[in-house]
Formats: sequence, structure tokens, C-alpha cells
Amino acid sequence: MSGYILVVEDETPIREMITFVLEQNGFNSVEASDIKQAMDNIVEPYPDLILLDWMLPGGTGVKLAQSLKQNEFTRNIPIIMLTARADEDDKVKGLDAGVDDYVTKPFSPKELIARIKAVIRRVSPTLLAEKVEFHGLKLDPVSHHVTINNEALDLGPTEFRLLHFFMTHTERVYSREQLLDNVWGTNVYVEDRTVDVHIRRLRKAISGAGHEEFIQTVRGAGYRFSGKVKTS
Amino acid sequence: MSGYILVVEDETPIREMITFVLEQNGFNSVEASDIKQAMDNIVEPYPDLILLDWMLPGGTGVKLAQSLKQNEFTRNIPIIMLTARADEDDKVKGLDAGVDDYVTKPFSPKELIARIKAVIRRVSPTLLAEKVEFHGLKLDPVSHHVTINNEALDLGPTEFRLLHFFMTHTERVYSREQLLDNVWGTNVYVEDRTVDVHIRRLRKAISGAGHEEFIQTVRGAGYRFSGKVKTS
DNA sequence: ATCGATTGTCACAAAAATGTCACGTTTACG
DNA sequence: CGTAAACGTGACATTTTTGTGACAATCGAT
Repeated sequence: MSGYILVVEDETPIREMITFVLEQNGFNSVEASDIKQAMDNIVEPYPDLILLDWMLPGGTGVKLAQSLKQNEFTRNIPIIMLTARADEDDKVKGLDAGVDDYVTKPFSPKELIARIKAVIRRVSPTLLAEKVEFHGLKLDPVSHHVTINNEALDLGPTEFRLLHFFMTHTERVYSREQLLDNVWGTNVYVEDRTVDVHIRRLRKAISGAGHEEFIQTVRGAGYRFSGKVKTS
Repeated sequence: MSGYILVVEDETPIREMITFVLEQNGFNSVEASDIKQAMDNIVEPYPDLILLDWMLPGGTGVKLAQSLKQNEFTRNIPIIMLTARADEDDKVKGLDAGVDDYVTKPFSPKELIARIKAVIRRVSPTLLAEKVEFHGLKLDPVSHHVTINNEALDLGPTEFRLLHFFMTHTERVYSREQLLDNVWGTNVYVEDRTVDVHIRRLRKAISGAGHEEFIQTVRGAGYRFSGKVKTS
């Protein structure tokens, strides 16, 4: 992840537990124990998400949420409220304030992470996408940049998705049908051989920069993305 | 910051300490040691905020606050009261007078600045927005001025917001929908292709000043703001 | 009301990407 | 070897996506 998550929670043990969980799961985090500290941290670069305690000294979290959602610069920062109460009325209020989701204390780390990812996935899916690197090949789903030994590659959308799939599924043979399902999508009717053509285009783009053969043909079975060169 | 903060405080050492702190933190300030001086300074251009001592010779600060809050021209100037007393009754009085916040003497510079920022952020967030610079492009969210290599650009409001968003979110691909959410606002119904048109206008404005291509098209994905120039 | 600036939408042009085919090449296997 | 199947490759028509100019509606300041 490139950005960070702001944790606004006055109870220090809980706050620290949360940040611990976040960092265990690869999120950066910044802590705030009250509204004031929170406001001081809601500046550029804005957090990717805010975990906001319901009850805060010096004002409720709901008010902060409301004011953030009314400000044009902060309006789009997703907010997850932390509440000890499963109070239905309060939830309604919070949702009116534009809050994106709720987590009721006590919660399990697993649940918290799941909620966070769900919200981020809804708001900005690419944030969860991670850079992939493989033998000098680099692919960044966020910027859509692909480089081989720091030299830029120009790929079409399909080649990009195909390469992304291969780079996250290496050393394994995939049939044309499997590739169609995973890259083109299920229930799409295209000829099997179309895969060949795109493999061809991808190979051209990669080795066009003069490099080894990443995509190997497995006769009668499909294709395999691998660092090892086929000797046969 | 474009404007200034008016400091109304009769005790010279404290007043000077405050203005020192303010200027250290990038705020302009004007000093007043009594009500009369204060009134003389509350004219156009109005201060962005007033720091008002509770006890002033020739009248209490509360009265000044009240009269300011009753005047249609000065009503919206945020006021922070400086008080030596943590007296609850006084606070209530002050808040009744429409005062925006309190700072109890003695206070730390950090606290003062934080309170000021919090109030300004609440009242007029754009005042705190920071200038953005990127490869010779400069954007000032406060004055809405944009320059490229010190040459002024003329942008419409939407182009301005779009550019601001891009300059604070570089090297990342955003889909048309994401741009609509972030620049136009959520739940606004506008055609996807409208983004294209504004991209076009923004590109025209930027490169109209004869410069490189900041906004890159990522086919099938959206647009990306980047310093790197696409070669192919 | 009037003028200019701004904005969203459309229609068309331009560009890029895609899927398919035809044909050449390689491989497996008798 | 010879043959058939599997795969590579270039070309091409079609479709999809994006660029661009024009235009009417809207908004704000006179």
C-alpha cells in the first residue's frame, strides 16, 4: 500500500492494538487520540481510510465524520466507525453522516481487516493491488506501468491483464480455456486460438526489448510463465 | 496563507510571543493591544481569524466578540478566546457569544497552532490547503492560481479541481468513474465521456503553454498524471 | 434581462485494440 | 521419412476506445 490509515481512538490500548493489527497486515497507520489530533493529521497527503471511534473526548466521532464528508477535499476519504454499541439508531445516524462501514467492538483482527479491505475495494480497488516483480519484469497495477529492466513496455489492456495473471501465477501450466476464464472472463466466447495470438503479442512486447523467454509453450497443454528457460 | 490573524492581547510579552509563534508557522499576523486598536484593524481586508484576550482594558473581550458576531460583515470571522481561567461559566458565556474555540493560558505553541488550524479547517478549509508543485507546475488552492514555469494558466473551476486532484494523486491510473467521484463528487450523474472532454480542456490549457504531456491516457483503464513522458 | 464564462453532451474523426483467419513452421509418432 | 496435429505468425476487418470540435443549457455578475 502506498498511503496510510488514520486511527482515531482515545483508548490507548485499543488504539495500539489496532495499529498493530494494521501493520501486521501491511497497512501503514497514523494514530490520533482525539479530534484535534485527528484534524491535524487529515491534511495532505490524505489518509486512504479513517478508522474513527464513536465516542471521542471533545466531540463525537460522528461530528468529525460529518464535517469531513462536507469538505470537498476530504469528502472521498472512506470512514469506518468503531463503536461499542450495536445501537441501531446510532448506526443510522452514522450512515447519514456518510460513513462507509461499521465495526462493533469488540472485533477480531480478521473482521477488522476484512471490513477495511471491503471498503477500500469498493472505493478504490487499485489501492489493494500490489506491485509484482519477476526476474527483472515489473508490473504496477496502480500506475499500469510495466517495465523490463527499467525499460518501459507498451501493452494493450488484454496483454496487460494476461501478463498480470501470469506474473501472479508463475511456474504453472494453464490451458487456453483456463486463460480465457481468468483473463478474458467467464462466459465470454472467443476462439481458443485467440489466446495464441495474444501470447504472441505479449512475447513480442517482452522480448521486443530483447530478453529471455518468459512464456513457454507446453505442447498439448497450454502455456506456462516461468523464469527457467525450457531446455527440452 | 493569503490573509492574516489578528491578535488582540494587552500584555505585550504574550502578544509578541503569540505573533512569533504564528509567524513561525506560516501565518501572517497583526497585533492590537486594546479594543480600539482591534476595531481599527477589523476592516477590509478582514482577518481570517481573531485571537482575542479575555481580559482587555476598556472592555472585555467577550463584548467585542459579541459585537463582531452581530455584525453581518464580521460575523463569519472565527474567534478564538485566550483566557487564563478555565472557568466553565466564562466558557459558556464565550460560546454564547459565538466564539469558535478556547485556549487556556498558559498554552503551548503546538496547542495554539493546532486549535487555530482546527478552527480554520472547520470554517474555511481551503485556507489551509497547501500549494502543490509538480515538475514546474504550481497550483495554489487558496488563490486558485496555477502557473507553469511561472506562466499563468487560465482554468475553469472544474479543470482546476481536476488538476488539483491529479497533482495530489500522481503516478496512478484513475478510471473515469473514479475521477467523477473525486472531482465532481459522489452521486453526481454525469456521463463518463465528460471526463474526456475536461481532460482535453486541461491538456489544452497546460500544453497550450507549450510543455510536456502530464496527463497520459491508459487505454481501457483511464488517465494518469505523471512526470514521465510516455515514449512509444 | 444580458453578456460572457463554464459545463455537459453529442456527433464524428482518429486511433488503438481485438478476434479471426490463412498459411508457414514445428513437433510427435507411426 | 511422412503425416497430422499443434503451434507461430502476419495480415485484416471489425469493434472498441479515445480525441476533438461544436452547441445548447446553465450560472454569475453586471
